[in-house]
Amino acid sequence: MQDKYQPAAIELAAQQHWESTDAFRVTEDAGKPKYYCLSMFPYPSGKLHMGHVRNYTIGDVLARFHRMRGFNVLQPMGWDAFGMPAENAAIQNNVPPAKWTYANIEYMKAQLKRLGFAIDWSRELATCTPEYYRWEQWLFTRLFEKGLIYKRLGTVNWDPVDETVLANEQVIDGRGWRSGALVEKREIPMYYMKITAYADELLQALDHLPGWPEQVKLMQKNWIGRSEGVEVHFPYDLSTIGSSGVLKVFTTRADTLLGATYVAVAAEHPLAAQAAASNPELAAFVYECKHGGVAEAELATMEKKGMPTGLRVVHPLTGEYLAVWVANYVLMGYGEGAVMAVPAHDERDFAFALKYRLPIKMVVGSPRGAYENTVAPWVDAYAEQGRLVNSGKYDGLHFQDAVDAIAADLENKGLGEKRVQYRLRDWGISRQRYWGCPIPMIHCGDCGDVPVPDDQLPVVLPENVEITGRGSPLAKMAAFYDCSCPKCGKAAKRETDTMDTFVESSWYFLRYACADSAGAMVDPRVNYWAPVDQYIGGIEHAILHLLYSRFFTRAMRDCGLVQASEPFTNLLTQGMVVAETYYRDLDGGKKQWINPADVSIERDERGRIVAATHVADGQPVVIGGTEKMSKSKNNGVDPQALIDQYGADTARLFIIFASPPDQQLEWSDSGVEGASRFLRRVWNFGHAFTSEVRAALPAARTLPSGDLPAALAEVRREVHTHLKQASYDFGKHQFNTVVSAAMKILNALERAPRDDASAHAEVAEEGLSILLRLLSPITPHISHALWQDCGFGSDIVDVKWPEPVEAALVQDELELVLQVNGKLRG
RNA sequence: GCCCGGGUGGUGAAAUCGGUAGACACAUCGGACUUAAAAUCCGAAGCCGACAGGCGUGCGGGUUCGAGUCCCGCCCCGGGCACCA
Repeated sequence: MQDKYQPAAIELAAQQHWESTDAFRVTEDAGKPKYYCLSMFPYPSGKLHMGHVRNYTIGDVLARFHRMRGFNVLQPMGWDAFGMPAENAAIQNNVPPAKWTYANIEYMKAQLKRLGFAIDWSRELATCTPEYYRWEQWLFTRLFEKGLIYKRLGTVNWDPVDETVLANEQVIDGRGWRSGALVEKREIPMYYMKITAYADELLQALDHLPGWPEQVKLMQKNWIGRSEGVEVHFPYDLSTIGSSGVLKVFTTRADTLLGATYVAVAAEHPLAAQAAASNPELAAFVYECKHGGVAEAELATMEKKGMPTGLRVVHPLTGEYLAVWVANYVLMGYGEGAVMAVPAHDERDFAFALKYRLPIKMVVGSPRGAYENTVAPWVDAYAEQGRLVNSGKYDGLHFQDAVDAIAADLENKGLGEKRVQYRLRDWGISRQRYWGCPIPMIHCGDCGDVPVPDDQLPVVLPENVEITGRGSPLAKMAAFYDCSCPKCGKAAKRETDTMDTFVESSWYFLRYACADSAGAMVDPRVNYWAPVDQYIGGIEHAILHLLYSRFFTRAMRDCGLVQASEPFTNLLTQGMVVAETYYRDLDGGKKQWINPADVSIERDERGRIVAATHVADGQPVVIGGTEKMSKSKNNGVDPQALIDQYGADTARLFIIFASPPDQQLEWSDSGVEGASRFLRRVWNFGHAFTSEVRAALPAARTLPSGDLPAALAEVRREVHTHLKQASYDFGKHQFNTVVSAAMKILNALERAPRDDASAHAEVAEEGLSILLRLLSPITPHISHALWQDCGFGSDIVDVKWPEPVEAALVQDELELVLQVNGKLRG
């Protein structure tokens, strides 16, 4: 055994041991409870970042902990390998996306192995391989045939200079990131997944997910956004519109219908187009509305503008004429692309009516009589529910009665009905990009859109292409798109769009159960492992990825592929990793961001930071505040340097100790030093035990009932109290306080009096055994090495989790506190 | 703009059901050991104040014998907003 703690050597030895015993390979075992522990798979961006290390450390701690509790644990790993960064790298470095991606996978896999994660690598998958995406294409054709995938127009960001579609991320202040051109909205045909068909089920099932954070369930609930309301039909005014028809709007406030003074439609609405045809000024406004991106945050924060169309519709109850306006805040993609405006009781309509001097008619009296007329400035009370006024026969009715009465009258007239509406929209999956899964469709002049038959799958993505950043390369490759129609055999054109990369990540967790299955998307093994027992990943995925996965699991269930409806039983959303930023001001208002590794800190006598200087030139830099680690702020700390210098166990320990898993983690060099020091102390204690203490162990053990000297009994009591706390905290996923408990145990053991050598040896042996087991999910290498060296066993991975013994011996501090509290209350 | 979180010493944090705020660490200061340094060990410390004492969980109110914890109103920071992954 080494005298000094040398992590590199013991970590390599432990990893080789686990590799040679195939320790983490699992098969279906009906004799044990299964525990499927999954961390969100990484995008192979180049090298691991601190967020990955944190994510997979948390997952590994849970996986190893449950293995010690007797579970059959599956922890797989794979690669979310399609996406835009590969194309950007291709443009910048002239490397094909496939080559770049596979090189990154190779490098990052080695990094993961170096961290000692208990992963079953036999199940590894990469979404960019035909073996994976052929099943995605196969499912696509099934869902298309079931009507769960359909085609319609969708709105995208169009860069008119590069003549390419931009992601929202690529639109900066309304301009294309490369060309700088003003971005326009453009409508193109796209495929959509009918997630709204599952809206109600996805919403209801949230109530049966006790293992999910309330916060995430609430976000999903609001995202799905079920609202009960009334669809109101405003008949067209023949004299201005020139044809018969109705303008449909949806409202949750049908009680205010008598207060509607105008209607507003989106710029893309057919009525707007009709009016613009004979009105150049309006046409210019409609064109102006096309400028800018499609992101909701952009639309919601822009200045509200509108213009009258000169068209009118008829109020369905009063018969009055209402003007039709075009407004930039009405979204074509939500509801009917038209709203009724009730300025007296809606804040946005109120502002709009004041700006354009439109009539305001109050129809709800305050239940408290707080206001008589709606006058500027807006107060929130205007939108409160109350009794109707100025509404003829409906006067005096309260909200629900008014809605019921008005809906009934509309229905009698055939001009509306009660309806449920969701905020959730169908999922547009078409991308005009190269590095993604090809959509398996063929367009035939005679037969229309025809799915690629099973025997022609997969539609393989060609890997030898030139990426220019202008349009999709597939659309320029005749060899790819020229094909014949599977139905009639005539010349046809293959779809050149690829799928949203969220599609791949919506089912990878099911494929892990049977990653070697060559004949089917999933096989019956999936029903042993699914659902995932514990899913761990960033809070930034709280809505989209998790909702799409919940939808996909149900769609696959309804295709008879899997029994589970919910993919993830328990969810742990980890916080971000943040670090201090430093910069210098450059000419022209720009900032030069300086990596924390290149900055030296000055402190005052209390330890407060007073100044920072650049290591290279000793000149001062500005302290910019704590932000998420990112390339743009150059505040990322490379985990590789940390592993090289301190070893995997220290990296894992620091990350687990610095913050509870669901909160943000602040990077700190000195915190790493502290973690490293603690492991050295653990090593030294284990070393002293093997070389000196063990010799004093009595032949016949007296623990647990033996009468120890009082001070040693106290040490033992402390160890078990902290162990109890640690076990409790494990259940709550408060791993940072588990580490605190381990530190307290070591403190107690180090201070144990040694005057009674054999009694001390017994307490030390028990304490060390507990400490190593308690730490082994977090720092498996050092625990494994000491476990062997101290003669406890040959491998720690299957050793049982320690249980605190002799309840009577362990004075429960909580009980004590409650007793004291009781006295105070009494 | 909308939805969801968070805010406790110089720093990361702890406080389990409303009951001793700051456990455990980092940083700092002091000491031991050392020719010296590193490493290690011991000790001090929320803030203001010489002391007495006072003030302290983002700010302002409230409930309670008692509030970091519950309620109301603000401020600031972060995540998401459907084509970043």
